[in-house]
Amino acid sequence: MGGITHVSTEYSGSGDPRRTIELLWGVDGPPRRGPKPKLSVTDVVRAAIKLADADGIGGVSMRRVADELGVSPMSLYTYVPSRAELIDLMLDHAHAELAPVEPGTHWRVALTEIAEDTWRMYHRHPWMLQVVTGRPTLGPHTFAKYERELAAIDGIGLDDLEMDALTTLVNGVVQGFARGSVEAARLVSHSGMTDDQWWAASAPVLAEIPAADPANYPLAARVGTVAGQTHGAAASPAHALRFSLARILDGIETLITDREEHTASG
Amino acid sequence: MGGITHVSTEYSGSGDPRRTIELLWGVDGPPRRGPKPKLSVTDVVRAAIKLADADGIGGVSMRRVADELGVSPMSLYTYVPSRAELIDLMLDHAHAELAPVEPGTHWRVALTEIAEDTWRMYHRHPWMLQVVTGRPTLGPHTFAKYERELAAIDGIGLDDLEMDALTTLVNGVVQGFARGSVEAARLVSHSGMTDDQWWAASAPVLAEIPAADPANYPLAARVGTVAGQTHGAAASPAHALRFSLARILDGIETLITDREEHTASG
DNA sequence: ACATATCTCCGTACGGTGTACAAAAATGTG
DNA sequence: CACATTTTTGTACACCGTACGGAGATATGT
Repeated sequence: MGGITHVSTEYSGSGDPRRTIELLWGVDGPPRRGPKPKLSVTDVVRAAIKLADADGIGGVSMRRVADELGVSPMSLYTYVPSRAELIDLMLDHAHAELAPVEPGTHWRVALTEIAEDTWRMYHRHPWMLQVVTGRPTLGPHTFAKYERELAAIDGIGLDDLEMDALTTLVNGVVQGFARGSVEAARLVSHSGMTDDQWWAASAPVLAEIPAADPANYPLAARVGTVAGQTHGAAASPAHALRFSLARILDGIETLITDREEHTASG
Repeated sequence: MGGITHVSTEYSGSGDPRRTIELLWGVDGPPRRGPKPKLSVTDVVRAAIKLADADGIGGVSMRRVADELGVSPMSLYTYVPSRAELIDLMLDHAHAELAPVEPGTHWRVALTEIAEDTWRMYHRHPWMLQVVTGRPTLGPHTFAKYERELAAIDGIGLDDLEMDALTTLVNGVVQGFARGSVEAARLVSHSGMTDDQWWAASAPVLAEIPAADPANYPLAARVGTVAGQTHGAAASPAHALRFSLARILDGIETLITDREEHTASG
């Protein structure tokens, strides 16, 4: 409800492509003059991730990261051009945690494994869901992730564009459900109200409002009640993801087999 | 790259369920004493949406909304408990724009229409994609949207839980692709760099980095190039959405028909 | 050895945010 | 007309990202 229910996003400034890419790939132009840096870029990124894991992306302020490292806020800017670039680095860094897939795994299994691995990553680092990347991060681990996803579905009968679309779709779906799951957990800990309690508090209020009569929303009332009860169970979003993924993979299978039949007969 | 590439999210405070629901449904307990309000809640919501349409959710600060209305910032707090609740109200208000579906429409067509209508809504109000709602907004138009989605797939052979899962899936996918589409547009206008230009600036830098050798990411290099060229085309995310939606609906169809065969034979 | 160029680090400052608090002004009721 | 109630507002606080400029450390050129 209201405030605690949502999270809003804010824009961030721009940055130099060259510098960001170099940071992502760890290219340190060897500086000769000047004092030796107390820290490394990785130190900064790790401290930021630690804060983000604990308090969300909003907990990552330059001042707090600096505090964490025992350094003044402004000195961070020698390692990182701005907070925005820092977040890019955090993202790529976190993607390093994703595990490779056993080669030769059937594509359905492989894609499901990847989805669940990603799902777990988002639960370890919920702040990743609070960041919307416009253009892809051109970092090594983000590349590796993409490569793995494509490898999982290579040669199953999709063209390049469809392969890209499928990875986008799966990633989007995982992200969507993970957001739901993570957000639910956050709300519980943040508001001290479980879903049940929240609903118990809201339902009577709603019942007092004539326009909100269930008769006006018959399906929503019926399905929402059933779904609401299930959502209370902790395992629900994971189950919903599995269901959704299974449908998607079925749909892909249909596409592939239809196409095979078509080319066989034509 | 870096900064301009992404958008981060921030948490917001909590709120009283009762008050928020009353605001959503327009229940104004008639106040007797005191000066007459200069504004209505709707005035505030409309002004906020106007700002958000123009400058994103970050453009909606209490000070700016107040300016827009010719009122002092703090006076807004008599209409709305906090910025967080205001955003809830904005969301529900915007959902009022969604059109109903002709009754009797085949479920595939209906769901596709809904998806595209929602897609257009997100393009009119990109800020809606910058807000992550944890628990559902209990407002009239959000209810209506849910009801319409369920009506579209009522009686096609899914149980209540599956119906809920399907609407969640479709909404998630539309949201995901819309985010991509909208974000791409924002980046272009915000950075003055088209995707082509951005890639043209980034590719050479990447080429200088040994570890980023395409040989290390063969599929990513091949598919990414093809996909990148297509993404340049403005219509691409819409096409990707149609592709994805078609796969999902195929998957649902598989589920339904398998089930029919099963019950017919068992 | 020494001057110098270059780098890291940091203190200060600016303009922005949401909103708590309390006073002031306006309106209806007794 | 007094009083209760409500709206409106000004001020203030703690926080944010980061521009700017100075101070100190270090390796290079001579």
